[in-house]
Amino acid sequence: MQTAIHLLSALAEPTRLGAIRLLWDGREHCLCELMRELDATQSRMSRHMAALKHAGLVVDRRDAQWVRYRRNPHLSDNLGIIVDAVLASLPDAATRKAA
Amino acid sequence: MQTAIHLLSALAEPTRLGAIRLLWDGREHCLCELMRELDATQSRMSRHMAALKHAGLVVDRRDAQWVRYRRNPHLSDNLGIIVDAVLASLPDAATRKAA
DNA sequence: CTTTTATATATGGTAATGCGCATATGCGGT
DNA sequence: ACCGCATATGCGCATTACCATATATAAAAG
Repeated sequence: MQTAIHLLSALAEPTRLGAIRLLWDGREHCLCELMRELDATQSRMSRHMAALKHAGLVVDRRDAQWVRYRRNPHLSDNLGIIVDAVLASLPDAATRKAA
Repeated sequence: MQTAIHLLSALAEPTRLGAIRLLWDGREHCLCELMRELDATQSRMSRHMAALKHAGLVVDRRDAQWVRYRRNPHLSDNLGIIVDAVLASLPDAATRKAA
């Protein structure tokens, strides 16, 4: 129960949900890229990513100056299904790039 | 996006999630029953149910002194799938009655 | 060793959330 | 009309969440 609550709280914030959407392409993204895409300030983005990491949704890796975030490959199936369902519910406009 | 966030916030609270779990049996439950099952005070339970109603997850109906709550039958498929996935992730202990 | 770029964190302010308590309201029974 | 049960709501408080600003850390480059 506690686990599900933590996951839901982590997802229930626009910037964090946006980050999950971007990271769910399976690739790595550095903080600076997420900042740009989601139009977030540096400290905001950093804190939100720390929250997602703490919730076990993502993992990070130092690469020179950058910190690369990616989907946690060991995320349990139960929880992965929730994330997928949430992302599937988002309007396409959220998925398409501003372009 | 806004819709998903509202749903997630509504679910991200133990008493509310517990109520959803109980109501997802498809039947009606009065507030007093939910209070008892979830060990919540009257005002707490009432407010949480108001939140779930506002989020569109449940509907209510006056029946004499009681207010009967039930799953919103017009909940969109996208959102219903999320709720189902969340409930499926809960440990069995949460689903089984205290007996 | 200083500068630049990327990221994290400390600080302090504001707003949102959840709660208990008290009170109000709705409804049936007497 | 009054009482009692079920539910809703006003109020104040405590906790938490989110934010911007400023500063600290880390790594690469010159």
